[in-house]
Amino acid sequence: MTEAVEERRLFADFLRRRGLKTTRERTALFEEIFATHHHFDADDLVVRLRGKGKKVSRATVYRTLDLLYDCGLVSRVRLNDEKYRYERLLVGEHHDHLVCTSCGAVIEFVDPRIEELQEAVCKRYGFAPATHSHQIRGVCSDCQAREGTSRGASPA
Amino acid sequence: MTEAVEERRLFADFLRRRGLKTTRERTALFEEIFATHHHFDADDLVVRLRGKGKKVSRATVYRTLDLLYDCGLVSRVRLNDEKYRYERLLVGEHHDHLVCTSCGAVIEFVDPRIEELQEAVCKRYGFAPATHSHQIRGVCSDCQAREGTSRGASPA
DNA sequence: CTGACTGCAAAACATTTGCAGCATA
DNA sequence: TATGCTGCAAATGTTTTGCAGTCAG
Repeated sequence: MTEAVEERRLFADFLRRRGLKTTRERTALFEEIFATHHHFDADDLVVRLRGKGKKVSRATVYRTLDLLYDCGLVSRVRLNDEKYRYERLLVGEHHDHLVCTSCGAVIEFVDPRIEELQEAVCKRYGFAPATHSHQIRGVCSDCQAREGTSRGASPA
Repeated sequence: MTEAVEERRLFADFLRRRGLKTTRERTALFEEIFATHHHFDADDLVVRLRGKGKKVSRATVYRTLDLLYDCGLVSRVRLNDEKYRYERLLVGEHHDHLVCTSCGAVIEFVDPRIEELQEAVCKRYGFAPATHSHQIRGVCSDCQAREGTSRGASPA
């Protein structure tokens, strides 16, 4: 088993809350997904599990990925090609920032899709990424309200 | 006609360089695409052109979009759903940076998909973006080569 | 004239869905 | 024991491709 304790509980709670069942297949898929950091597609899971003697149908894989996606445990992206790419999402992962130039407020945001596209950019240039910083400056919703709806800030 | 003068020339040159022909269909598609800023899918183009009495088959639309994509005049993205979304790309649009921590080299990159996702993030928070800065730090391909293939930099 | 282009219809592919039997709570 | 679940195979929807006729250079 992996050490993704918090995530496992999150999934269990999610299922319970929705009146869904914790089946052998769902558990196997969860464990397989949280066993690595890498991106994968639906078929990868079928193959990986089959390799371990656990049989799961493609249909179930898709259905389970939908659940994990719904409860925020995996990201689902169309990289730029044919099929969906998935990635497990740990609770409390890295985030970027929205910075308000008016009141200085900082809003944290995460967008796994942006992260992925960054990786794609790096790949395109043969660049080995170590860290990144990504800030968007503008006016937060509170300040917009305070200042009336005037001052239409236009995107960069 | 649009005022996308430079882009039109770019496309013409691209075709010439590849020994391809400037056909009625390709011209019509180019003009239609550069007539607006909006995203569209392959079918939108078929419909829009048909509405103007110009008939183009879906196959030709896909084939032409591939050409425009190859010469950098349109971006092609799977937003996060079913089909490809396209967007015209003007020459000289904004870019972000890859910064090499080893030799200090700066590589400019543009990724309209990242820009889009940024806007989506802002919308999500009711944030009015003005500017952004986005830098990825790591090791450029030259330095990687210079240092041997060791030092596996792991993404942030 | 020639080689590239187009439209059509069929093919290819990933994902979704209906259904009958199975397993979890 | 009752629902929800699974696997299968068929369906769906987008993009691609083979082919025969057409057109740009």
